[in-house]
Amino acid sequence: MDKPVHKLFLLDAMALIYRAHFAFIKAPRITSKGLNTSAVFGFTNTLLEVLQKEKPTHLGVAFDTSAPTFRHVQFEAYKAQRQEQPEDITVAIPLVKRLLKAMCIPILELDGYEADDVIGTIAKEASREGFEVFMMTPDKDYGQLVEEHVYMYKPAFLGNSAEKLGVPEILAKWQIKRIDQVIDMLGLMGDAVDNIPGIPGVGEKTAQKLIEQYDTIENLITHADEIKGKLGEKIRENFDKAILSKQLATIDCQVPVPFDAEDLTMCGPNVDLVVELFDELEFKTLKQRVLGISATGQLSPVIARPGAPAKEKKGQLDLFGNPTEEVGKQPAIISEGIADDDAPEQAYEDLKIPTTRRKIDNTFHRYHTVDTPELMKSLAYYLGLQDAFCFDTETTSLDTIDAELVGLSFSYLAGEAFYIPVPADREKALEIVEHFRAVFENENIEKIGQNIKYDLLVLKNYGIEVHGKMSDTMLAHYLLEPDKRHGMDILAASYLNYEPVSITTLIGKKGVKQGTMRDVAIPEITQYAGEDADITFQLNEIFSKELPKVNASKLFYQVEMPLLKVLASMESTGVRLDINALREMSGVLEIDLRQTESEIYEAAGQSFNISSPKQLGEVLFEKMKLIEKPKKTKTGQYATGEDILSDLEANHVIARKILDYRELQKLKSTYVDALPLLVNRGTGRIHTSYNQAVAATGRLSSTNPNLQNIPIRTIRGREIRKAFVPDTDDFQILSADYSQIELRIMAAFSGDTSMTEAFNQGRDIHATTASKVFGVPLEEVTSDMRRKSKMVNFGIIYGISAFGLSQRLGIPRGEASEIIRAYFEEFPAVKGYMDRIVNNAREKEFVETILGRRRYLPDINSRNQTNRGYAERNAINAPIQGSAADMIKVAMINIHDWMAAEKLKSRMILQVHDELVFDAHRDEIDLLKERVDELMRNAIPMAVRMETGIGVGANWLEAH
DNA sequence: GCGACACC
DNA sequence: GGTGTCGC
Repeated sequence: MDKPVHKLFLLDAMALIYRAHFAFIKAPRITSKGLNTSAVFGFTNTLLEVLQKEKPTHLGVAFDTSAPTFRHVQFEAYKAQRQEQPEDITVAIPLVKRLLKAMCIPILELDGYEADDVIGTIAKEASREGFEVFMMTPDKDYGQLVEEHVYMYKPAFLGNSAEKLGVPEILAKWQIKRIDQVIDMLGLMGDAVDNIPGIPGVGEKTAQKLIEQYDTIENLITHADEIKGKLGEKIRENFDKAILSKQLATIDCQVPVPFDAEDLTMCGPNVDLVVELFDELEFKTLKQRVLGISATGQLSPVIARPGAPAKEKKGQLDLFGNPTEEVGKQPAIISEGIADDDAPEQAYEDLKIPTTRRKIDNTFHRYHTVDTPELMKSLAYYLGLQDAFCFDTETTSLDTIDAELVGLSFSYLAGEAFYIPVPADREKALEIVEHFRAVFENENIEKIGQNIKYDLLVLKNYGIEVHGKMSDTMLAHYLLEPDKRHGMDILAASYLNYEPVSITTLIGKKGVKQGTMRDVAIPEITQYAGEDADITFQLNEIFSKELPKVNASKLFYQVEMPLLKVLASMESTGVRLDINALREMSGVLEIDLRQTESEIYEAAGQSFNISSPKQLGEVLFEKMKLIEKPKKTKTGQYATGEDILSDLEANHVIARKILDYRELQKLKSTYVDALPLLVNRGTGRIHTSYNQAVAATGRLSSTNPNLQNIPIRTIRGREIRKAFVPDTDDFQILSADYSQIELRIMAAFSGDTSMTEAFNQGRDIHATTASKVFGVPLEEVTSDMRRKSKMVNFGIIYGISAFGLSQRLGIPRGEASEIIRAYFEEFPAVKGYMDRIVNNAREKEFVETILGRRRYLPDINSRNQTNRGYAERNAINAPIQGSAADMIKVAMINIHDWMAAEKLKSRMILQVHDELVFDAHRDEIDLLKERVDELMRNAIPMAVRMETGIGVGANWLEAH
């Protein structure tokens, strides 16, 4: 029994249109209105002919798109010769598409791919599924795609009848042994039509001889010196052109087009539309013919699906049987005539979670190595045409200051990326980077990246200042899901169902044995780096649509993105550290530490490791039995925290000494000894790294080292700040901090009149609070009352609980409750605000800051009291802490912009949540004081007056 | 991973 | 309430 034969015809629209146009060039068909219809006419004839004669069961017509492709990129060097597309053809294309839509014939096109790529991909897949495939084109390049069940179909032309070419015919035609040699032939001969250069002077005959003898271009090149005479010379001179030509001639059969036989059927022509078009084009005989065809039903039973409903696109499978993810996120793949014009766009969230995770091996991609000056120029040219591109740097180190560039990757189209290897030699590296300077510095091209600040800093070390709008996927996700993690691997998994190549498979596990990116072979690193850029590009497509949905676009593009550049600049500037001062301190601390240590041993009657909480607990509570019922931590150890030891101070001298020991130890190990090691050898300065995407409230954090927790509370601790010094004698340290920023925001949000008044009149807020809470006149407030009120004020911001306050103040729970009760009685608006925001959060399950930065609090409706309480405190604290963060971020951007515009010598060097620190040139100090104060106070207008305190000094301590 | 402690 | 680092 014969299986019914499925005959698939794939038409190369562009080639057929061109051929038709030139066929009639001497006697073009012109309508009465002057429209040249040669191309449409020729195409239509061919189409109808194939429908009638071949009766395909399935068909599709492929078009090129105007989006640039890599082949264009490679082409660029040769493109000069290419002629402009004739206007008649430009006009013909939409008419042909209209015809196809009217006939309900599937149109195949995909941005970034040419018709031959699309046809090649579908042809191979269809043949695997049992189709007989005919690729209808006059273009000889298609020979390379022919295989069992896949044929070239050359349409009838100028008296020649149509030709079907299978494998034997192609081999005979080219006089080659294998089909894959078609591209070697094309690579050698070149192809004038497609602007493939080939080797000059090599035509079909020579190419045949060479391929017969050497089999492939690659092998020919390795034996090029064996070839004598002019030919050998030509080959040796132009081998790169031959390789490039071979690449150019190769049709890509890995296009992300899902093959679905049902997509390649006709849904039934709309005769009215066809007739209307033919009337317009004045195709009289064709009109008769098409009416005849449809009237006799010759057309519809063959390939039509009469009355078949428009197929819904969801749940489509890709070539590998995996659901095509994020329908509507990728470029439209198949526009199936009219039927598909209104295919539903599906939101990401609605998709079922597929069970198989996509990886590089089972996902379409084109990652190219770009390693010649010509290709780099071409790529740069094409990057220059984009509105936006994604880029990523591969380096030898995570530390931006001494990271050496290993490579650059770019992507501006989902699924495609380019990797440029950069050599270790700095001169050569600079030469390569130079190709991309113009696109990086182009103000009008948006730059997309994952943690782009890192890449900006790396490029800065190669003299490139990246300009233009930024879009950082890490920060976008930070605004979308501030509590989640924002690593690329996690984002790829949750938004693209994709698992990127892990870095460990390339350079090994973390540790001394871990290699660097420099050691990875170029093909592997191309895949890895290309994937990074590609995935980031795709994530950005999703996030840029998600951000407006949560009203975060403004915050993203006007705060976080500009801030990223400010932070990059601060990090790269760094802070000067007085290492000698720290060395001296280290010596003193060491002596005191040894002294304290021996005193502790003496008091304890034994020596032990004081730094081990476990040993310390055993000594204090088992041997010395300082407390009857010692507290334990959740892991069962004795608790020896500061609060507990403080309580013991009265009992035994050892407690005080242990606290002293701890302080000295902390200062020495965390600051005095650690900081000098982090001074960069090159700059002689210390370069912290600001993380813009960790604190769920919107604050920054600082690492390597953390310069946001340099001691200030104790006398000995704050000495460390003396080591933070200005650049030269011409500079001083200037520090500007917001006074009570969070309490002021609380006052503004709650609208509490007495609190607002206190601020607006410049009164001592803690003393004022004390006078109200304890019911005494302001002048009778004691220092203890003020201290307690200060704690209450802090507690309010943190979403107070009586328990928390009693802990902080070291007072009984009852007393704490009483203070809170009194507080809320005096500041009823504050209580009202707290209740309001919690209720609001219960309903929406998120809270937001003044700039709309959200924090999601699903636990606010939890039945678990602990979790719910935590969420409630967050509901109160996050908008306040976060709004303060918003405010200083805006201030930083404005200050940075102003300083740049004024071309000041001074630099902003540190941010510590409510404080900005500057390395201030002496000539600019007065100006800075005035403008920084103004820009900080007015960053975001509020109902409550903002105030700053500004100080200047020879070091950070003196500046306070 | 935890406890302790530095900062806002 | 939010962080990061140290030493065990």
